[in-house]
Amino acid sequence: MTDASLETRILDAVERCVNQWGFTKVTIDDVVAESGVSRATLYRVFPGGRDVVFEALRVRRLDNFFSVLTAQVEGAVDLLDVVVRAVVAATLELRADDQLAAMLASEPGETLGQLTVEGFPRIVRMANVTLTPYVTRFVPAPTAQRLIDVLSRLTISYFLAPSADVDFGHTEQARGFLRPVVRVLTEPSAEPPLSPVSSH
Amino acid sequence: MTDASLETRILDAVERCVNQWGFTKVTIDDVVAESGVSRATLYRVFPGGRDVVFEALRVRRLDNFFSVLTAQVEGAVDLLDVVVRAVVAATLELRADDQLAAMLASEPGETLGQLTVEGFPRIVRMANVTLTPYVTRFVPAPTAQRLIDVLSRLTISYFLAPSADVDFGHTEQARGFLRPVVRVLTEPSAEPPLSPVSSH
DNA sequence: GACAATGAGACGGTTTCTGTCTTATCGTCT
DNA sequence: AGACGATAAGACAGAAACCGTCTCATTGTC
Repeated sequence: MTDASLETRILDAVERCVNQWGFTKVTIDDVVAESGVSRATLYRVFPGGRDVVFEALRVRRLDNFFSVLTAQVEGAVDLLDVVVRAVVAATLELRADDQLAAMLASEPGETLGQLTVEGFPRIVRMANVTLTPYVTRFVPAPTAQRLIDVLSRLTISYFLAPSADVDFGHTEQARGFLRPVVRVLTEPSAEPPLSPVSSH
Repeated sequence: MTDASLETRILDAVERCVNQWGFTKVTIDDVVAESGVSRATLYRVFPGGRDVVFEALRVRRLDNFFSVLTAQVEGAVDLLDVVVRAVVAATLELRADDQLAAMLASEPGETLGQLTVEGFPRIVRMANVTLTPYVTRFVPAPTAQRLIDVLSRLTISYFLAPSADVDFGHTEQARGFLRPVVRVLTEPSAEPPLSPVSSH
């Protein structure tokens, strides 16, 4: 499969370019020069050009992000453990990822928008798909989905705007914070969202 | 002097931009946005635009480089001490300066040319002007000039192309290497360059 | 209120970048 | 050897970005 190798070469080159210059400053010609692949080949592998290439890189990085996450969640023994491991691992990975950090820092307009407006739903969706199997070992599917949805939003929010009250990169703190959250969200009496509540 | 403050603001902004994106990727509009100074004001402070701004930054960085150097050389007790201190300090400063490193690494064609073709003579000249007073405390002016000239070239060369034999960032190694060099260059019998020699 | 300094941004000319296309080269298969 | 698919090299036009200049509005100071 020569195409796979080409795709990898190109995306690796894009990654190096982004590391060096930041997202907004990388041109297709930079990638061509860095990858050693010809312009024509690049457009054959990624028809659509610039946007498609960067989109492919985002997808690859997101895949990688969640494969690390699932590896961390593998050995969890109970629901809270799954949740804490996932949240902490995600937080630490986001923090350690200087490339993502650069994406966030370099161009507030463009790149932050990438994460919030476009990337946010995708991350939540992906978290749902990827982590649901691990959560449904302990709670039914609807509860799992609601749990993952809320927690992925919380994780991203606390990464983007860290709080002085709790550090999601710190396992004990995260556990203390998440314990009641998980408890509430898994209570059988939990009302469906967007519906009027009878009690009170 | 509002102009001085403006100049500083702009150059600081350029420095941040260069740190973030590398020399070749910084535009005037980036600097304008980063500095918060208007385009018109920038061109009033630096008539000539882009080239002049970057030139001013280079000058400022060179000034700063040598002010650090002279501070190091202040307390030297003999000629070899002056030389070793200067060479070691210059080498370490060059190595620690990630911005210069980025200039060297980012664009071999453009930036390395900046140092060798254009920057090199300037550094040598500046070294001469700045360090001569400290060297003439121990040897006559013509000898001092020759010494500084040779040693600044050696320093830059060993920085750009490190040798396995000697590390100019290491005081003892530098001293061992430089001792005979200094001795030879300060020998009264040293023949003037480019002239035929009578002996032998 | 006059005036100098600065910000905001429009504008034309130039350069750079993009995406497509053509041609040449290379390796492989028959 | 010759045919063929894949890739490199690069020309090209249209679009976008950038540069440097200019005008005008705003601000702060006397």
